[in-house]
Amino acid sequence: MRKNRGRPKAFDEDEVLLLAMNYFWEHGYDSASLDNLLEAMQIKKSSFYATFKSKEVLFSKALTLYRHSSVKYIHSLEKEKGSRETLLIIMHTSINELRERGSIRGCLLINSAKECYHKYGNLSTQITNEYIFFLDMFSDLIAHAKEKGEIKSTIDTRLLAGRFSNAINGLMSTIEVGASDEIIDDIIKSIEELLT
Amino acid sequence: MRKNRGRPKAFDEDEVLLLAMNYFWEHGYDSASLDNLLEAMQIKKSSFYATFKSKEVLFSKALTLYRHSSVKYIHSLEKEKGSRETLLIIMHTSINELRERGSIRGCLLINSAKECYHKYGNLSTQITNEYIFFLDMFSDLIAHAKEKGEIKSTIDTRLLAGRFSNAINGLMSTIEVGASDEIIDDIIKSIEELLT
DNA sequence: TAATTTTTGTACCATGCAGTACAAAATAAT
DNA sequence: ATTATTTTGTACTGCATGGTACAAAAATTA
Repeated sequence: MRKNRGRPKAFDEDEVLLLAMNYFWEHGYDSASLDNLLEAMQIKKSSFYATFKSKEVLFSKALTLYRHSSVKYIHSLEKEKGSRETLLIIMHTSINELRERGSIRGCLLINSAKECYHKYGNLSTQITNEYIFFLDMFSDLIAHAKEKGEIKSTIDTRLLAGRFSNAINGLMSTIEVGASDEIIDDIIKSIEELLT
Repeated sequence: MRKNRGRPKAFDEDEVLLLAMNYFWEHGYDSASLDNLLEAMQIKKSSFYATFKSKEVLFSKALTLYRHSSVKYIHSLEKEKGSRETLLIIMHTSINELRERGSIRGCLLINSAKECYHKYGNLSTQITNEYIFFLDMFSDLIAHAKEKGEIKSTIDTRLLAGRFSNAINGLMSTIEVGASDEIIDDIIKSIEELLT
C-alpha cells in the first residue's frame, strides 16, 4: 500500500483542530454542536468523521493541543518576561479579556472539568492528567522565581502553585457570577501578594 | 370566581420545587432533562406546565429557594456554632460531601453561573443578584466574628468576604479537576488562615 | 486512458429534547 | 343530579442532536 494515493485532503488537520479547540474554549463541550463546530472548522461532516472519529475524540485532541500550545506560550513568556511576571501575566490575560470583550473564556481544563465531572469518565481522567501537567509547570515557574529571588515566600513550592491555581480558578467563577470590580481587583491584589 | 374549585392538586408545590432544586443542584440546568426532573418531582408533564410554566421559570424558582433555604440554615448555624465557625462549616460541608460520596455538588449559584454565563441572559442577572445576597451574608458573618474577636484580620470586611468566597469557588473547581488531597488540604488551611 | 483509492457533499436516521393538545377524571357550586 | 372548573395522563409535535450511507469527485498508479 503506497502513500499519497487517492484524492488529497482539502484541509490541514492541525489547522482545523486549532479552530475546533478555540470553538470548544469559547462554547464548552456540550454547547458546541457538531454543525457549529464544522462551520468553525470549515470542513464537511464526512471529512470530519474520516479524520477525527467522533466529537469526543476531537475534544480529547483539543485538550492535548491546549496543553501543547500553553506550554509553548508560557515557556517563551518566561524567557522574555521572567518567571514571576509570567505567572501574573497568566492571570492578567483573562482579566484583560474581560475588560476588552466583556466576558472571559477562563481555563479550558477547568471549564471542561465542571462539564465532565459527572458525565464523561474518559475525558475526566484526561483532564486530571492535563491539570497536573499545568500544576507542574506553575511549580517550575515558582521554583525558578524563588531561585532568582523574585518570590521570597516560604510556602512549599508545589502547595503555593496549588494556592495560585486555586485562586485563579475561583477568580474565573467569581467573574462569571458577576462580582463587582472592587471585589475582583482585591482578589487580583491578593494573588499578587501570594507571589511575594 | 371562588377558590378551591375543580380537582385539587395531588402534590404540594413547595415540596416538588425542593425536589427539583436538589435535582438541578446535582445535575445542572441543561443536563437535567424535563423527563428526569418530572420523575424526581413525582409529577406528570401537564401538572408541571400548569404549575410552573417552563423549565426556565422552574429553575428561577429553584434559585430563589436555594437562597431562602441557605439563609435559614446559615442563620440557625450562626446561632448554634458562632459566626467564624459557621463560615468554616460552609466550606467543610462540601469537603465532607467529597469524602463521603466521592463527589461534590458545590454551590448551585456558581455552577449555574458557569452554565448561564453566555447562554441564558435572564437567569444570569438573577444569579448575580443571588450571589450578591450571599456575599452580604458572608460579610455579616465576618462582621459579627470581628465584633466577637473571633477574627482579627484588618482586611476590609466585604473584601474579606470576597476573598473567602473566591477561595471556596476555586476549591470546588480544584476538586472537580481532580487535584490531590495534599493540594486540597493546604487550600483548606489557607482559607482557615484567611479567617484569622 | 483505465483502474484504484481516498475525500467530499448530500441525504438520511434514530434519539432525545422542551413544550402542546385534548380528553378523562375529580372536585365544588348550583 | 347536573354543570362548571380544575387537574391529570397520554399521545403527539417540531426541532436539534451526533452519527451513517452512499454516490460523485479528485487524485495516484499502471
